[in-house]
Amino acid sequence: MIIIEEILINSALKAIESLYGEKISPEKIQIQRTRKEFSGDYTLVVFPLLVASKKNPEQTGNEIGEFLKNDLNFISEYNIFKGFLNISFTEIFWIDILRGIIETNNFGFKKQDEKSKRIVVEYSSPNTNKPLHLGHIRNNFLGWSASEILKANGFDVIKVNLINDRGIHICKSMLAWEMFANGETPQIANMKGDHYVGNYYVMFDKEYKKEISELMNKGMSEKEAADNSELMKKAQNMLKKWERGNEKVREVWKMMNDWVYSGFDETYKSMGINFDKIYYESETYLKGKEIVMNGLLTGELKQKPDGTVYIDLTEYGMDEKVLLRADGTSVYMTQDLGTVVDRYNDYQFDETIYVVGNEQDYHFKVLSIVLDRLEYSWSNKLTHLSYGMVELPEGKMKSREGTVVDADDLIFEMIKTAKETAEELGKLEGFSEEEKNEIYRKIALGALKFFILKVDAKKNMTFNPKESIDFNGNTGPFVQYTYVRIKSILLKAKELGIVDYKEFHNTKQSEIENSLIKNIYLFAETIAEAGSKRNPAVIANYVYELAKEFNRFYHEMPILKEDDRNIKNFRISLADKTGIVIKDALSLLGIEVPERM
RNA sequence: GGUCUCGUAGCUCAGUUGGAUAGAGCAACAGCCUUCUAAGCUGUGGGUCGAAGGUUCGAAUCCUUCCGGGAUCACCA
Repeated sequence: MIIIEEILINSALKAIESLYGEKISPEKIQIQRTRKEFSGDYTLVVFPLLVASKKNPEQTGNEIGEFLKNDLNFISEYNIFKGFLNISFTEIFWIDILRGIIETNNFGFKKQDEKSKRIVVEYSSPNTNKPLHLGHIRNNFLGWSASEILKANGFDVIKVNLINDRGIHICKSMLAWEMFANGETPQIANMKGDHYVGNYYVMFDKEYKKEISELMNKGMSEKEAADNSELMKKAQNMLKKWERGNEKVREVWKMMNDWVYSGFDETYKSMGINFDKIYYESETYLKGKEIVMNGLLTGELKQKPDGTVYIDLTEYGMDEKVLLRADGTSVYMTQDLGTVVDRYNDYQFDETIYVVGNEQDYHFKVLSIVLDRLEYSWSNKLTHLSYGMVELPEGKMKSREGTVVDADDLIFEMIKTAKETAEELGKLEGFSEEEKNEIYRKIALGALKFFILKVDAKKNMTFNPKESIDFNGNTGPFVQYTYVRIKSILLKAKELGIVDYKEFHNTKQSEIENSLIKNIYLFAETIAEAGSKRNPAVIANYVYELAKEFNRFYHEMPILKEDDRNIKNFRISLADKTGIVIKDALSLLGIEVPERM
């Protein structure tokens, strides 16, 4: 596949040298796509070149334009407007571009090979004390999509999940269950395991608050009450037992975690998310302790009189960071150290990406520094794909106020809405219930994923669950619908016995057809850009633009009704390829396409 | 308070390494289905790009200050 910008830049460099006898750096040549209001395909900005030409923008543009036109046979004409040299390409050129794309398998995707760099992407990373919510949804969609985009850029990507399955928060759920459940199970309660366990976590919190306020009524301060809470003591005691390997505690722990996992599995499945490898904190935190103890021996880490192990980061403008508590138990950082070392030993990655919210920016900065100080040569291979929070119209989600949007509920609501909309439009008659449900699911998930992913990952975003999500306009279903339209045309073409539509020769296309080819051509650059920025929004915005452009074409141009056989073949091919790119682009977002909707 | 981050139409968001008259969708209004799926297309209205300076041929974009929101600075994860 030829790279248009590269050819133009090279030719422009030649032009400057031959016209003005100056060699300039390629960065001075600015090529961009011509904006819609002007005529042309690509535009050269001439301002930066005036230093070389020592002439006014008009003259310079004209001279360079003339040179380019003579140098490159695919330039049909050019015009200059206020220092912008707009260049148009011949119709044959665009036809050739399209043909090249049609003949390329997996256009836009780079192949993996032995030399591919390996990237381990960690995402999802739930705690096992409560079900997944809207925040996790953004994380999961981002992690999945970023992984797919990196694969498309030729990286060897491994998706991992780190489950935080131990700690005081799990003990709280366990304690509440032991106290109040009377041996009940999710099966008996007829509930998803993660929701079931989450209820006991909430129950603990309620009981704890009750106890605190009772103690405060007896005259204690809030802090005294917290220190004297029997419930909290019990939970802490349970954690200690867990760390010592107490069989009974471990048994309850394993049972409840298994309930949660089966719940998570269901949610992951409905989201269309999976992993190549799952790490459990309970299996890596000891490794972290070991690493910290070694650091103490080499003198990089220090110990306080009370036994606390910490690292002094004041030279980096940060504080001291504790890595082991005085009682020897580990903290979050300890655990992450263990996990990443394990992970490096498992995969020898060239990079590992943490898909984690931006509230942990500081944590990951520290993690890299600690690894560096402990002399891990790969400490600079960690990157943090930091994303913004999802807020509700009323503000932050707060579990205490019950404003958390549950992942399962949300997906269920989306599917319901998709079903209602489809029934209203009445387009799925003749399908079995099973087929219909599959279509509703694809549309619902498509709407949700597109809505979340089209927003720049690093920005905070607002999500309004009440207005649910639109299925019109800049949405997943709009793009899916465009795909379905194309499928419908191809099906009809087949019915009409048109099978050789890939055979077409040069034809005079309209502006809209050329524009569509240009958009398709941009897919390859878009994948590269999304990869280097690690940003699925780039793909989402691209595919929306492509779909919009196709709908304009679809509306303005007859396809199957075109009489001229050659033109008809060309248009069917154009539609076909657009459909393939839409499907591929959506797949990078984790969105499936229905064949009808 | 220190550090980081965001502020673009009524709402939700785009806007490339600084480039042309700042764009979409939703909502509002007006058109388009006996013709390839109207979850579509076309049009109208809607802006002091938070504010003020600066850098330059040129600033939503870079710098400074200020205003406003958020995050973080835990022996929580």
